[in-house]
Amino acid sequence: MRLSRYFLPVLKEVPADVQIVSHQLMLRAGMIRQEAAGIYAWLPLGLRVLKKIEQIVREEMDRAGAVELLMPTLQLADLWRESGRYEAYGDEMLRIKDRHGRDLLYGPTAEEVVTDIFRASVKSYKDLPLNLYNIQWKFRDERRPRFGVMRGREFLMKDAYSFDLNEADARRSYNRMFIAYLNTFARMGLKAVPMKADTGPIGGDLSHEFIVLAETGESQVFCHKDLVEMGAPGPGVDFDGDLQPLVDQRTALYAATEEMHDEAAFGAVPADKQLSARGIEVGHIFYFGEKYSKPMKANVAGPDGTSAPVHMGSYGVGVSRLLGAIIEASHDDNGIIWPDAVAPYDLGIINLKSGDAACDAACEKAYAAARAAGKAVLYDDRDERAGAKFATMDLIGIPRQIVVGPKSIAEGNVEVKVRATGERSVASLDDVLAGLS
RNA sequence: CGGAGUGUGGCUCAGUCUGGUAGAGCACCGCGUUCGGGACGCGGGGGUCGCAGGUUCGAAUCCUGCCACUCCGACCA
Repeated sequence: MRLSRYFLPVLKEVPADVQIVSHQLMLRAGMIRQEAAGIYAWLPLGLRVLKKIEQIVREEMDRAGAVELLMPTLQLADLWRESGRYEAYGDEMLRIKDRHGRDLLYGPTAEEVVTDIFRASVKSYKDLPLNLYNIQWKFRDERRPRFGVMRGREFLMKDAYSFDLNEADARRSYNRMFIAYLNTFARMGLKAVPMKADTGPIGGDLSHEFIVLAETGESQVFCHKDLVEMGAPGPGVDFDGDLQPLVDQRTALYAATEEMHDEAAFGAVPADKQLSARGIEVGHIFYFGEKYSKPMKANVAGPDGTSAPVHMGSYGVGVSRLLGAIIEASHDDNGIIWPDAVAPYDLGIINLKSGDAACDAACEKAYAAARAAGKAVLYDDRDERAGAKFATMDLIGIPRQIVVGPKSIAEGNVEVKVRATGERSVASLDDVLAGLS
């Protein structure tokens, strides 16, 4: 993409009361624009990152055996009356009437809809286990939206729902999501720690939140320090095999959110391993058994021929929130430092003197070569001052930048800059381009 | 939902207390000088001051109501 033809409304100033660094940087980098409290338009650069994060989530869900579908944003109130949640959910649910006066709602989650889909088609244990997920916009009318996309009212969520014949099988499904989440967050460069969590209005008795530690996090959390650096099992995991040992390894050490905190148990952790910190919740998984299948009559026949409510779990990832979490975890005074896997562009090309024949020619050559090598390239061909170009590339966090200026290109050289380290080196343009593929 | 604030060109803000025909910086347009880490000079365009009502000769400014947004707290798959 040529920057001269792109839409990248970077800002030099943001409102004084925007305190969270990720929110500031997303506004300054021209990624989002607020349209109403907790409601944002995703500008081109922000959308690119959102899509990359979404795709990583999708790939890891698929790898774990989940099946993607897409459920509507608008749901029928009648379904929620069946589960008993229509009245219980409160003012956080955005309620709407259609022209016929029928009650609709903008979905804050989709247990009811997915259960309705499931019960219409699945009647036998032979079709289990099943895990259906979608990545869809949700709306929760938060009393106090804040921190940009970290707590918006409208947000993009991946929500998965598992269906199993019994609790033992359901726990295996739960474990698959547990491991898939570790892998998902690790791919984005995040250290997410699974912690015992409260189940809240969704209900159930087994639940973990995945927490990214950050000073600006909204949750107070307590855990054993070793969990932070434990890492993820990686893509080689056999999701058809027994995942319990991997899960046990990560649940044996103490880790809990404030609601589930047990001071005595925490005190048993060696003092130098006790970590009390703030965290951002990026994922939340639940096993809740028959909570929805029973009232909604989602029954399946077992091997003995008798029908019983299916056992369910649900598994959420805050896709749009992840942008904020990643920026909180990875930035410096100059701007965002995107991990390679989620960077909006792989490579930046800075033409220090647009209009100079040698610079233009070298940049065009680099631009063509990089695209031919399959790289996503952002080429700053604007008639702008060098400082503005450097500042923009750093602000939006392009991982590697090729800098073409009249002095060095006269000798066939360019500067290569690494955003994360600030390291700069000089090399011949041809060598740099040869190294792209 | 309780408390506290803020709404003035595209952005960040001053002006409001003490009423008198709307400002700055940035951004934008033109010309010129510059140009290897967010340049400078000169000129220019752009705002019914959140909305409605009231007071007044006169309202961005005072009064009333409403709306929106923000911050602290409570709340929060």
